[in-house]
Amino acid sequence: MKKTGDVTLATLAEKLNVTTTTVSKALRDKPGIGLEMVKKVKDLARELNYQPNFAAQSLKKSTSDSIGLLITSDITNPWYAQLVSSLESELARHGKTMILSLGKDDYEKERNCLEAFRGGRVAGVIAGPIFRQRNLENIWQSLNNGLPMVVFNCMEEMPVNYVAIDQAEGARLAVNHLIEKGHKRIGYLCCLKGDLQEAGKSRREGFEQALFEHDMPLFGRNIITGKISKKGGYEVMKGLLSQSREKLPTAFFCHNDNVALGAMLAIQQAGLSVPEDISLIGFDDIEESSLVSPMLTTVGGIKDKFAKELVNTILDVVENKSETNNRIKKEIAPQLIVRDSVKQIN
Amino acid sequence: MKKTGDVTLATLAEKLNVTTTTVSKALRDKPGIGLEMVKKVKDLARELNYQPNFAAQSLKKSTSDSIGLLITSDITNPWYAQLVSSLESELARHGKTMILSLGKDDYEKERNCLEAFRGGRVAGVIAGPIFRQRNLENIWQSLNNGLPMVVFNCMEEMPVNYVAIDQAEGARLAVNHLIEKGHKRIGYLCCLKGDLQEAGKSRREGFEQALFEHDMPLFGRNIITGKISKKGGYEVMKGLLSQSREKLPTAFFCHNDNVALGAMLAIQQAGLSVPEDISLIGFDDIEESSLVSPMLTTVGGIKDKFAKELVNTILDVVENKSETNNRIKKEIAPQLIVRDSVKQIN
DNA sequence: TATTTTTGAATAAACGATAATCTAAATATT
DNA sequence: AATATTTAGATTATCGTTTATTCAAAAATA
Repeated sequence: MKKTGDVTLATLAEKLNVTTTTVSKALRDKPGIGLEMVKKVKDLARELNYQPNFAAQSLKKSTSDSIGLLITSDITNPWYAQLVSSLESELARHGKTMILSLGKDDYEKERNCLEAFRGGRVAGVIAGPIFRQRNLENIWQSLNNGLPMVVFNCMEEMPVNYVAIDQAEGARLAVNHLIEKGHKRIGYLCCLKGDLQEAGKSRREGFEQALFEHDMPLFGRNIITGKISKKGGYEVMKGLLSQSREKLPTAFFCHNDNVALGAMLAIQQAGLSVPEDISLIGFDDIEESSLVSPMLTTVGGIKDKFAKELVNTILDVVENKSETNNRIKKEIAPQLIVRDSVKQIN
Repeated sequence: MKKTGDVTLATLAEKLNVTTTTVSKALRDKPGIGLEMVKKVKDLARELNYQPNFAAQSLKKSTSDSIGLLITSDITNPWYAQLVSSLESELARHGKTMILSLGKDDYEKERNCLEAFRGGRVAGVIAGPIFRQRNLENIWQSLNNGLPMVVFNCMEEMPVNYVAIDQAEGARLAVNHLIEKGHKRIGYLCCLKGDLQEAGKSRREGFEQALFEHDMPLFGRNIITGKISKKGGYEVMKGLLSQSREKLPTAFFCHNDNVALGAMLAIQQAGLSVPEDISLIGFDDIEESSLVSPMLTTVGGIKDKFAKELVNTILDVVENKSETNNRIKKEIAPQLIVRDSVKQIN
């Protein structure tokens, strides 16, 4: 009833009349085994299709080749799908296996995952964007237990290794672009209502900061509350357009491309045009943004860079735990990708 | 340098002056341990934040609570992202952990994943859509080694457990709809060039079969070759529209929603209208299809059902290996989702 | 009181791989 | 030739759990 097909080191050892030590060493080219012995062992291993038992290996070496990935947000969001894909490639390239857990925006689930990862199943954890306040305790638990960890897009101010997009820089790029194009009334679409502490806070803060740096007025009603998704962007924009259009911003910095794409749809369905009537700028640069018409101006250019940085960081920490006390903090600067969704105003 | 925080059964046992046997049994409510002993053990375990060592457990029990998931296609495709998400939920609901590997349409990678899964790391594997011919040998290896496995959307005719969408039924629904709406020239967009054996073959076959059942003519040039993606749909349709539009089909059954959406974009950019000039019908029912204008008529309604069926199947096989000889074969019937992208012709 | 049954826990043996230690033969050194 | 050093392996112990078996004391029976 075993899964491994019953071929163990012992199987090989017996057939060759040697000990398991010899076989083990031969297979891994450790010194102290004769040349022809090594060949005999390897040949037999191939012949019998030997696969080392993963559990035994990690028990003995008290480490594992798996890295846990906890994505708290919806993986259906193309940005995260892309991230997962890149992370998997990058981990595989380093001979690591990925264990994916999805938080589904449920902090209970998030907590369970974090706990499970502490059973020695993984060598380290990449997680984000975490519910900061509620799961802070668990993060601490994990860290105190010596579980290497790096978070992304969250908890910048906490003492945890982290990699993040430089949200402020991204927002600045977008706002600068809008201002250069002559826009005077700039809105933000959408921020989550209520909980300003959650993920995305810093992107919105970056937006406000950028306006502030330009002495631009910030109207309360220009920060639009809504669900962060294509549907959210669609519905919110639909609502905005049904009201008086007098004081509407001439341009919106959208929380992400999905929101922008939803908004664009709503604008077009209302018989208006992007960018003629309303300019839009997104964030993420998902594939769709360059397929839609007009093509969406956005902030991005990160993709693989982000995944690579995350993987490098976690592997650094895993392999070199001594320096765990020095916290790693990396910010990746995004780029402005100018396309056709922003109009020049005079 | 351990990850588990050094709290093992032995730690608990020592503090309580009992043996690890007692602690182990107490924690898992096995018979033979006194009531107050059980309480003492559990309290201490909680206090010290004991986490059972995963590797030790699975080594001893020679099974694991992980299920391997091999997605060979691009997870950036919303349908697969959705599937992964649903599978993760469903597996978590059964207390299982998901190990995700991505094949990235690279059969070498696919093979490596399949091999890695045989190290006892997982209790079973869900995989699809596999490169049939090239990796057939590996599938066999795995099966022969007793690794429970279920594949999806591929290898219908091979002796492997599998769950699939009833492609033929889906195609039939779509074609029937088109015919009922009066269409006489129906095209297929897009199939992969060359390799008819790969995934998607049966969808296209279903299409041809459905036409056949209706005594509809099948013109070779109506089966359009192209990349199966939004971009692919876009480019192929752009190409079609640049040629003589005389004999162009009045309606296209698209391989999936992404292709349809890309095609729609191309049609609209050419100044034409869906469905007035060309009707489209998709397959998958991804979120975007109901947000786009016109909303896309498509075949779907599967989503969670599919994931549930896959998980049930693999767990059945894992827990009840005795019946491994009886091959499980399930087909899930999709539904037609009528929206606005198909025009009535008289 | 002597004997059997029950209860609660200890002992010991795995699971498969690996690292540290040790042995015997072969080779090298002086 | 006598000793020192390599070489190619075998022994043994261990990682943290689980489980079959054994054992002692307490409770129940005769």
